[in-house]
Amino acid sequence: MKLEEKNYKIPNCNTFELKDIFECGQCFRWNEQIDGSYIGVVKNNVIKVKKEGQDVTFQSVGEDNLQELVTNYFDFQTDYEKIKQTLSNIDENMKTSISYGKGIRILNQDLWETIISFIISANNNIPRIKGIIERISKAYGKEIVFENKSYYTFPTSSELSKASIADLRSLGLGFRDVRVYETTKMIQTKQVDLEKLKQEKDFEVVRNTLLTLPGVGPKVADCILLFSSLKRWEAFPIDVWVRRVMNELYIKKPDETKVKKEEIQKIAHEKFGPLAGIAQQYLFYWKREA
DNA sequence: CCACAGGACGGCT
DNA sequence: AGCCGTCCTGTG
Repeated sequence: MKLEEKNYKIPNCNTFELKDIFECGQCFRWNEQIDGSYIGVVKNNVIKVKKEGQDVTFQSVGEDNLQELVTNYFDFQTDYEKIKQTLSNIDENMKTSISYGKGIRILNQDLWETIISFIISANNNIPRIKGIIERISKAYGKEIVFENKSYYTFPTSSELSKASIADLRSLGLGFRDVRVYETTKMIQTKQVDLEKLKQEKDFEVVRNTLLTLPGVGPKVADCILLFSSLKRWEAFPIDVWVRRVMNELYIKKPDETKVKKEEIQKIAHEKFGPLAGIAQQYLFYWKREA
């Protein structure tokens, strides 16, 4: 099947910087091109994003209507100027971090893909995580050709369930092979039903359900809540970097003090309320890049 | 050779 | 309930 190429353009796009969006640690399938644009795979589409002046252009091949896809995935229904305004008023740290990552947007990524991606992220670094996800997609996803190059969709749970533990190990997952294997089974058999989970309103119920999946601990669960279409901005993932930032800026104690996660969570919610997760992203990106 | 990288898990106190 | 060693792999 030959897929038609599509185009879409958004003019005067102020809160949208490619680097801020794609390098802030929320996604793994976007790669910078020589011309500064980024190419990524979203659902069954390959998308190329470019920013020229204040205009953002999208090109794609794939199943979906590009405008609808982009609007949802890049969260254009959300007013980030307003969010930045609200957070900037909290304190100087937020003001500084926001001016640093002014083009960040929290993506609405596919829930299933986000679960597997962040299980793989455990005790791992970004280049290797990206490589593993790339190899999984190539082995079990579907090919899409874009500008004479092959790209691969992230496999569905049904597609990935064809992989044995040994298959996963050979793709470089290391000790995460069993975790991905078992979580895939649980989701594919609807022991954990992701469609039902999306309907669930109660934050703790959703979080506790995610925590039943092998390989999903507190940090991974919060990443899934924040970076997937679950879209829970109150989730506040705490990794070593966020711990460092919070210790330095708000707790004002040396890092080796080992303040409890629950304590950090509490402080975050007192400070940032329901926007804690977004605040975390600005702080994290600022301190990690700087 | 060892430390470390954006954690989770199981066994031990 | 909390602490701590271990888990695969690549890089410095």
